[in-house]
Amino acid sequence: MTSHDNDAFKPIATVDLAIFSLSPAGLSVLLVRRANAPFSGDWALPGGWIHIDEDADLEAAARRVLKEKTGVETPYLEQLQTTGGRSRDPRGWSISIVYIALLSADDVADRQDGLAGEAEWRPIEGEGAGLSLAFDHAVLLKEALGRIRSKVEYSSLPGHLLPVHFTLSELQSVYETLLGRKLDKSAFRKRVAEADFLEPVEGEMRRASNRPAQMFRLKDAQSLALFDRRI
Amino acid sequence: MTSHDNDAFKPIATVDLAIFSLSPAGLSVLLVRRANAPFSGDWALPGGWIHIDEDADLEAAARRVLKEKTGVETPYLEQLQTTGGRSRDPRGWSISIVYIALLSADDVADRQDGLAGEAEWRPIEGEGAGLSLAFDHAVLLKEALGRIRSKVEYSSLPGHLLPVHFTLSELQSVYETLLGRKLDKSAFRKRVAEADFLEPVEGEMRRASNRPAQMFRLKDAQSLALFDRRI
DNA sequence: AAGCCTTAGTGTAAATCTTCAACTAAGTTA
DNA sequence: TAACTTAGTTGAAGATTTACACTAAGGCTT
Repeated sequence: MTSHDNDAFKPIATVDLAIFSLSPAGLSVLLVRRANAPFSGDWALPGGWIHIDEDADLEAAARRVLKEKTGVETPYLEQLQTTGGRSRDPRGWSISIVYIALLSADDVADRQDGLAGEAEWRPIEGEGAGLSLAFDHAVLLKEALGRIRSKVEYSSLPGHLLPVHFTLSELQSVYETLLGRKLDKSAFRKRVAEADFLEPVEGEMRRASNRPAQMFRLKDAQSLALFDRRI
Repeated sequence: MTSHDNDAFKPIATVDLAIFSLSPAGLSVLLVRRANAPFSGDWALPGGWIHIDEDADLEAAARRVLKEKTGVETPYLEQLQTTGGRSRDPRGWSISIVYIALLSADDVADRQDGLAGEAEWRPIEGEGAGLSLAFDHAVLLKEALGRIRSKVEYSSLPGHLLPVHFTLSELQSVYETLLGRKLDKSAFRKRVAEADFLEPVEGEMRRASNRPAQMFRLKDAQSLALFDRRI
């Protein structure tokens, strides 16, 4: 770097999280109500400043914020993008490192009574474009939704919205909800087998259906398997 | 954000660029020799602090650094990821927003004589893992290479390593170089037609080959077309 | 000027992949 | 015990992809 670089400043830097879960009606996103200015009282994606005293790195910061807001420690977490500029925060030039986190309905249920009006799971309607949020969080949310909808078509991402153990029918249902269309059962199972991202849970069947269904879990709870061909 | 957030600090923040071009031998990456500590004298990816007085946003910062180092104003630019932590820079907790830029051989040729030992195009050998660079730039470079190698399989990314006008054979050659294998000509042309990311340059044929070849250009120099099925 | 050569561009049959309807299986419910 | 519902599997038909072989268009050599 040239000596000229030394007069560059340090921007405001936060991590922000688009935290999603799935209900039968579709995706919901966790929103929090801002307590402090700017945008006091407005809904926003959860986030926070990086704590240099306790955060070893960005992912640690994201996971700390995630746990604070949801109580969940190690759900699927993916960096979406970093946005930054002089116009997004009245306090000054700011950067936001944005993550996507995926929680299961079980994760959400465990936390529901702790929200008390300062946070809520907001169902996503349509493309998710109608929301008004603090900062540029509505844009970030839209980007996150685009990423999710895209990755549903070619990866195992939907598996991360299910509890640790699930049936193939439950997984297919998640894909169908996110894709917005029905999938053929045998074609779906063929594709899942080909992508090889599940393993059966030995000896565990779910008897909720009329025929007991084999339970499965993701082989890796922190990564995605990619399909050779888009659904 | 809670009041607790207010004692978070502002980290060192830079943009860093993995700038690639292609020669017949394969990819090369632009490295610069650091003039100042830390890592003075070491090779690094080009980068720099964000200039709040002139950079409206992160992409503007990245493009400013890119133009400084290469003279090229609007090549393909894609945000790779943001890395950050307390251990990557001796000066303190730091963040780097990392971009990939793709230049054509023409872009590189225009600038070759300006490098004068403080910068060089370093050919990528093998997986690109053997390099020792300042900071964690070797890791970032490896991530960037992984991204490129992945996107070659399912997108129009290789088109961005060519001059504005090129032939289908030239494009195929780029794919083959990056994939490391030969492709069937008719299958390749069929796939390219299907993906619909090129347009013929009216009336322009390249006579370098024995049969004049139709010239093409990318429909959009700043985005990628994605394939339905991996190559 | 003609023939040869090399590369560009295209056609199509064979091979492969995907879809999806229909079947069998395993339980629960009535 | 039969009926019903869901899980799991099979295989034929249809769709897609591959890749060889062909035609075309020029430049080069004789």
